[in-house]
Amino acid sequence: MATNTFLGEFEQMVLLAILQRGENANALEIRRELEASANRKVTKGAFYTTLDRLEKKDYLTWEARPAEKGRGGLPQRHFKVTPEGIAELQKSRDALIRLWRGLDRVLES
Amino acid sequence: MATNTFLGEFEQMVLLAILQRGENANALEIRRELEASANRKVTKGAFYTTLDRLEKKDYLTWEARPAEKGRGGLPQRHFKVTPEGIAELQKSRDALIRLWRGLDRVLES
DNA sequence: CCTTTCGGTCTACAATGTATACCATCAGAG
DNA sequence: CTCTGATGGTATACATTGTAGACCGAAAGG
Repeated sequence: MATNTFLGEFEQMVLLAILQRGENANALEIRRELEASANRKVTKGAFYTTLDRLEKKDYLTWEARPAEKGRGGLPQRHFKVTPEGIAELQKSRDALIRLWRGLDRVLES
Repeated sequence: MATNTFLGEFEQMVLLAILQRGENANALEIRRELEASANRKVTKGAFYTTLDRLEKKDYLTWEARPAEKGRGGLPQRHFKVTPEGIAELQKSRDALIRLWRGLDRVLES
């Protein structure tokens, strides 16, 4: 795989949303986080496709959790970002922080 | 064309690099900024293609400047981010800042 | 001349982003 | 029991972005 691969912007947001939800990172919560923080409508297709691709690149993993909730008896997927995923997030973040430097006047408000 | 369009991650970096270079935002300088800040190799094809697309979306404009430099007598393109471009950058930045919130321990190192 | 550098264009293809149509399971209404 | 509405997913297809590489002309420098 290309050593020089970068996270797409949506991929990045999905990973961050998973981190934000931590122990509660199931599909529903992650979507809510995205819609709230990124102010962005997320369809199921877009969402699960991206999740699958991130898994294939080893940036996330998941495990099935028996639904403790009275609601549906269905197990839920609980997502986690891998160390590789974290490393990618750091790379993107570092680059952006450097590029934003000094532009506060322009980019704020 | 989606009404809900977002800046790609490379597009975003190109716009930021233009802002960083300000009055010196010609092709060479912008590429240097990208390679330095994003630590990323940028081929001409990738670079100009992205520039063209950003122009088509009205996120940047440019004007030809007679080369005042003794170097080549060639005019240079001087790039500028439009207000629309700035607005997009702000949107992305706001979303990321919200998504990074509280994750410093994880994302710093 | 010849070579290198700057500054670009064109073409093609890979990777990401996104919507829509389906599907199965379970809970509750009737 | 049957119908219906979540919940949670999958499959498919297509649009948008990301990226490389070949090719081009002008001019500087040896």
